[in-house]
Amino acid sequence: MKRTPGTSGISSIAKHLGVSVSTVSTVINGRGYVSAKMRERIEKHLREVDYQPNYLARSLRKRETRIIGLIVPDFANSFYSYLSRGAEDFLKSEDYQLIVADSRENWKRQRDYIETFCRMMTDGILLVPCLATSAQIESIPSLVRDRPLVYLDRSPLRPPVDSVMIDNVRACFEATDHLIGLGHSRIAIITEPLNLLSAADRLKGYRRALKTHGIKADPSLICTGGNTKESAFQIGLSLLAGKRRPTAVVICNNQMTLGFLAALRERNIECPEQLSVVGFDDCDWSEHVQPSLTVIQQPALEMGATSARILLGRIKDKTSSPYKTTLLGFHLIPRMSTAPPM
Amino acid sequence: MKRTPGTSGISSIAKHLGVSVSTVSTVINGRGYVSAKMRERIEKHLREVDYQPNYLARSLRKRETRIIGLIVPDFANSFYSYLSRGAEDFLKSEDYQLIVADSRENWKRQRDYIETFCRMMTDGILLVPCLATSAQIESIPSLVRDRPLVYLDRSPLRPPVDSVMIDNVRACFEATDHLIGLGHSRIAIITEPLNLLSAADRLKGYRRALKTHGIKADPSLICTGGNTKESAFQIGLSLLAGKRRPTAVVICNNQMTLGFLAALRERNIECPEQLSVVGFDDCDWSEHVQPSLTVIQQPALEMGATSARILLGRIKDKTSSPYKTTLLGFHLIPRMSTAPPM
DNA sequence: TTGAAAGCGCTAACAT
DNA sequence: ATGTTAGCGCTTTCAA
Repeated sequence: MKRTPGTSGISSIAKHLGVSVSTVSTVINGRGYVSAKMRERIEKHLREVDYQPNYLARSLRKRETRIIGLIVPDFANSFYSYLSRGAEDFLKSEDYQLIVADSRENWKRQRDYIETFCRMMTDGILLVPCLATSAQIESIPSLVRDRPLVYLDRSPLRPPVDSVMIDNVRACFEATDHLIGLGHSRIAIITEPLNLLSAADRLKGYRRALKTHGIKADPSLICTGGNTKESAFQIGLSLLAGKRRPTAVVICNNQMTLGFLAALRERNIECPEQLSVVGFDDCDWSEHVQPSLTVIQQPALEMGATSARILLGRIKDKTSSPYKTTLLGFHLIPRMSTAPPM
Repeated sequence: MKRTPGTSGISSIAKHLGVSVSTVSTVINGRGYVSAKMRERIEKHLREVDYQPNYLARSLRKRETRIIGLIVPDFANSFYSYLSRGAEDFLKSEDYQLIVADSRENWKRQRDYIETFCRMMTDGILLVPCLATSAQIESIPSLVRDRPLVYLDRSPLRPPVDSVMIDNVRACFEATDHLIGLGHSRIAIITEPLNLLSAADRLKGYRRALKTHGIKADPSLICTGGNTKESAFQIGLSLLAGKRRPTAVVICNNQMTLGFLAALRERNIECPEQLSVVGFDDCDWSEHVQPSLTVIQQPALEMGATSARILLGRIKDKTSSPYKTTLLGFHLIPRMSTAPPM
């Protein structure tokens, strides 16, 4: 592929105008010292040819792309859409660009994306870690090399990385407490895999609430699933088949909630008459399902924005201050799916 | 920023091994003619330092990024998540990478993203055009310059661009026909803005179905909204207030359906007993809302994949064959929201 | 089979 | 105030 040198971009503009490339570059970047008439002349021509800088070249030279990569486990889950929206808005205001990828809860995809983002020279990575073995999870920091990294929403246990999430212990405490307050005592919980800090914390909050009210935890009511609709559907089926059925259940993610509702329907159990449900995440359909759902609402936008802010902080200030976990607030939104037991 | 030349990347590896950069490059890219022992030696070292190529540099040199940009109007709408998933899977198999952006139905955001993608040197753009004036829409091709572009899901009227969507005329014909078959004749439609080809086509299908069955279209039953929950909620409220209320309604997008259901609840109208509803798009919540929804299911994955395939075709073969519109199939999924009129 | 060198489009240090 | 130039990390002729 042979082409005459300087046939496009700044240099062709410089040539056309009979000025130097550095002068043109200076004008483009609004840096100092070019005379008013010169600036005017160049800007005019820039406009005429509708010049667009080549970010590849610029980034290569500046060793900075101003691009942040975000990897989430399921983009069809609107919680993650809002997460990303929050991050994007914040980043845009700081003149950074967000690109997103969907690991689909698959370790290999996630690893590939991390690698791709590194090769693309993104300046930092926001990661909602997908389900994985503890060994895999521990290998993540080495995959990103020295690139700034922030975990959000989920995090492995004791991560050597900044992370931001809600206070899951308190959130699940509150969910359980809400049910107890209504008069329930046989309360089940359906959790995500427990090597996720967030899942472990939610279970901890559940236990703490029971304990606080002097209720003994029944191991048969503690169900750890995958984190899919299907998984929760199966769990629901067997949970609802037992002779001593729970009168209430807290479900730790929105997709699982959908699966559990399907199980209720399958078993012909009325909610909330026969069984109360509190879920996690307030989705656009949460108040439209039957019955409308009592949920713990996580601040998705804020979570995205906060994690992005922390990431940019790391990017700008490379001095390694200790990693910290930022906990955000949440709200319990009471709707029709919770009621006193019969 | 002064740094000793060749301190990272291929050249440092070449230096370390005492070979030339071109030899290293040849090995990395698996191109021809390097001796087995040489190749082995280089590969070993590559592995040792866990070499990752700098895509910025490569792309700059090759004038190709192998990145495709996708812009959708609402990522929280799971239809678009699946669209993107379909595109991504196909692209991955062709060794391309997808990056996505959310225009949030905002023309300026969309324009900015198109510009950003161009500056980032994406090799092509997949666009679900956001709502905009016809003048704005017509300006899109000039924004992308000579970059290959494909519209999907939506398209302006008679686009000078490739596009792929379902046969919206037939889809809405079928939705309406389904209702007529159940015995309805006062059937309303809630559409998206009509300067979208897809919206105009759906209305056309509706009219055609009525006509086919000898039913006169009632203008007061044809409601053109924005395309939001709120818009449909308002429309629903007034539609349901009239003295001669429709007995059925077809709603042209999933968010609007959610809004309309809220209006039904507000007015205390039972679905399907007092009014039947058919919506568009089969979302993860479609069968979980009250009542479960009869919908036109669009093949989101296939739409994403097909549009990506067409785009790659344009990228590989620059000869300008005429632009064409690809129509995909769809399915009507009957559920509980449609029933014979009282 | 290997190496030297040009150049992708841009920025910035260093002249002038 | 403007210009010259080196070099970001890579690919690809072309020469050896």
